[in-house]
Amino acid sequence: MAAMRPGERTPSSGPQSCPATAAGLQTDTRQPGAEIQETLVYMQCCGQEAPNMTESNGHRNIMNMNHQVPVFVPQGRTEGGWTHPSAPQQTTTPTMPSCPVSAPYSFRSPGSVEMDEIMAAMVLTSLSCSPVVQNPRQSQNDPVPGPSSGGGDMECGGGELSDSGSSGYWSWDHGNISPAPSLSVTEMDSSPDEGLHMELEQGVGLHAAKRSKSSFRGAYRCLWPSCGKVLTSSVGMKRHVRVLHLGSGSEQSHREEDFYYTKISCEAPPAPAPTSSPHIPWASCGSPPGPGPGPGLQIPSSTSSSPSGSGSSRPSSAPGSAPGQPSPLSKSAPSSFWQIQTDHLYQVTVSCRSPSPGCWTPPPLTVSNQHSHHNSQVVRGRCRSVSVGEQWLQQNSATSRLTTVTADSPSRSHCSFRKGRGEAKKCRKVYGVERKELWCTACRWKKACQRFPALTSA
DNA sequence: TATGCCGGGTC
DNA sequence: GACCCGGCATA
Repeated sequence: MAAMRPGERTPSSGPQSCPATAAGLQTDTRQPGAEIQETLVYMQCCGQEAPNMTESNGHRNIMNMNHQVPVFVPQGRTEGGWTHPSAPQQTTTPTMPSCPVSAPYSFRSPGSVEMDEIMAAMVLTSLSCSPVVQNPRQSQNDPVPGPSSGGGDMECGGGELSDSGSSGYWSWDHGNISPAPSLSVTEMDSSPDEGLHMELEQGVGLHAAKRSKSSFRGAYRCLWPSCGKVLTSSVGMKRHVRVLHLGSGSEQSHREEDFYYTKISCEAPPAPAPTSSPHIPWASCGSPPGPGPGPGLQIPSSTSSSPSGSGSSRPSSAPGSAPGQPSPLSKSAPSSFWQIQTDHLYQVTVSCRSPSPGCWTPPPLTVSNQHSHHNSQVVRGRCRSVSVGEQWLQQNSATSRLTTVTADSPSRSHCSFRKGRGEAKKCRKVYGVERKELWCTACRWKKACQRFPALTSA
């Protein structure tokens, strides 16, 4: 694959399908002499760009990249995702042009080809600053694979420069991930400066790319045995690992950092994670993006350090590596907090009302409503644009259901947790149509019944 | 077909 | 935000 040429890109077959690669290739009409270098470049571009472009589905790409195995990611999920069309755009970004930049080196004598390669690698590395690139390290478990071996330099060398990229621009991220804010504030400090470097190097184009990335949120989690620190900046994380765990030192350690932290990302709404995790609905989150996932997902995270939950579930990566999983971020506690709140809320609601439906009165509801509403916003993330009232209503019913449902597909279905009829006593059923005035407001409005939340007997 | 409730509209 | 309802999914 290394030898792949511009024209060679096969549409469907993944390996080479890296759009970025294609783009980069276009520009190449260089002398044969520089072939080696070019090859290198192509690979690089492929690895780097692809992920960038696919921020949303990045997890997969990243993972793959890690092993340097070009993988074709089915574009099934397009949430925030990219579609072919987008690919072209990317190509236009300065990033690609950068490839050619390395060209000059290629003119060197054959004898210095190696040098060229290295330089090219470095250049690429610097260009690859995108956080996504970092991801590769996710497979900390098997560091051996591609990265270090093939062009070890690239991987790490860029480390310092590159990763920071993400750091500086996360503000919005935090916004989405409510729990995170405090997360890496400290770390953030360090990253920004480096982020600047990146910018300079990458140029506006990348900038744009980043923007597009905006849909991607992630964080870096220290995998060191008892650490588990989470930072939004890879640079910060590296530093953290290097200083606290590896002991600031040789280059060796410099490289190893990568293996001691993993990137955890919370997909924004799209929260794909089609692969391994059923959460990210929201992702998101999303998200909290972790939102959707609420209960189910959070459990693992809530215990934070106990990787058991997410970690175990994760295929290759380390504990909590779960890409796109909100939990990591939420580790800080919020997640659990939500969980509790939600449950609590639910319980309260139930306990207060179910006992005497007849006595129940709307007013109380309103009170709890507000609370629940609050929760709902946080937990559920954004499934759809919902009126406040709806949100909490959904929350009430949804939360309970969520526990069993465990967040399904991020797709639309994710938002609609309909429980089968008869799972709960709905006002209509209890009071009958004739006594509609006894119905809870939600029922009257044809909303999810709040008085008899679906307790899914199952 | 009845029911539950989502999604969206109106006030 | 409260209220209402069309329309879909499900039993």
